[in-house]
Amino acid sequence: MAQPENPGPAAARRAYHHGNLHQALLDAAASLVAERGPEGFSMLDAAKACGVSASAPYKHFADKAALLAELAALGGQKLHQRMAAAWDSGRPEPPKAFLRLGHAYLAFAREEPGYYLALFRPGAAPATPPDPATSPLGQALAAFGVAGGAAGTLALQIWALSHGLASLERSGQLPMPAEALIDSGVARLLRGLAAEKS
Amino acid sequence: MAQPENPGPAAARRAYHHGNLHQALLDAAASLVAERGPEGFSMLDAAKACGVSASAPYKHFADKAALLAELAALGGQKLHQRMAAAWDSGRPEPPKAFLRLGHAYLAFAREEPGYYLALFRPGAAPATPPDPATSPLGQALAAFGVAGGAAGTLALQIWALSHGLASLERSGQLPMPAEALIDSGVARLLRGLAAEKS
DNA sequence: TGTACATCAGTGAACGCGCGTTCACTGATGTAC
DNA sequence: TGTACATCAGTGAACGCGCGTTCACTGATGTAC
Repeated sequence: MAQPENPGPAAARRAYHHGNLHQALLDAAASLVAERGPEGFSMLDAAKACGVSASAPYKHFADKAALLAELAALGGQKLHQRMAAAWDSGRPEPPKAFLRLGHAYLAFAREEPGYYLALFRPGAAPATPPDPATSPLGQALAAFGVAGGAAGTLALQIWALSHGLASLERSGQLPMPAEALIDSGVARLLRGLAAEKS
Repeated sequence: MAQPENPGPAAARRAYHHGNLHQALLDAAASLVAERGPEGFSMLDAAKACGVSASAPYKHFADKAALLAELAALGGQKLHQRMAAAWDSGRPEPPKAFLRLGHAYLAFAREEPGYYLALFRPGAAPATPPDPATSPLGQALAAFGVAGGAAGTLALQIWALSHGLASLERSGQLPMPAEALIDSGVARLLRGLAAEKS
């Protein structure tokens, strides 16, 4: 209860200086994008949601495009983190971990729709295409002994399948849980590849 | 060159009455959506593109949402037509026709991006989910002897794969042609399913 | 410990713009006689 | 064939609104002395 570092209730302290408006604006943008789509949110709305004047955001972002770009970049990081955590170096066994990968993708789209939509918004910067070598998916395929050209095409097919399922689920076009479809889809792709080789 | 039915050059005839403004607005909307995204076009732009005043569109569409909704509905029809033509009752042989199905989906997204984007725009009406029995994809799977639950899941997986590939291609994230990926992806899914059964 | 000052995150008024939509209107078209 | 009239697809001026952004400003914070 000493004065330094904590000169009163946070609320009072934030009466003027918000404290972390930069992050608060990103959070607000994410939830507004989730509600109304990437083009359906405005700087004013974001500012209002943070309890701040309309011009305050410009102390933190050059313009609206800069805010959306940072939202997308953050979305890329969050997705990568989820994927890496899901793969978890293939523990306890690669097959189990592989299934978690797909679920992580779906969970990201579901639980952080604002970041997800910002990341894949039409017209967004192409985002750095994930490096197959360091991406969790690339590592997972390596752990399965899939290498060379097949690894590349399979990784893209799994990515497209996940992305397509997340997208169709978002628009309410899936008559069954996406999890089941991604599990069996990935299994079929892997088994199909194995059948090719023999 | 008789007068009736053709009372002069079309240009002169359209000096005042446009003739087919309804369709012209849809075409204009499609190309504007293709350029700037589903939210990036305005009624004014569409009217301008048709050489018509800002208020003219309201003689043909109740409001902007109605125009976009009709664009999406038309997109659904166009996609269905392309798919049906690609399948062509499985001629000359089902495997060849099956590959054409995937290509048709990609071609639609590529050649009619306005309709494609309107159809899958976030927030668009869910669109009537395609009836598996009458959809070209459903017929194709039936021709392959895939029936029951497997047909349902496989159809959704192929759809998601196609949709994901089209989507990733649109955002420039595919390092190789989508056609190759969909061909081998569908083949792997089919072969993987076959391996399940045995 | 106390004071002076630089810094900088906020305010709030104001701007110009483009958009969706309306409204009373007008000119062209097609039909009934 | 010619004329009168109903219909209706267009015009163009106007509206209210919300948005992105700017600007001069002000109040809080933290640091140097």
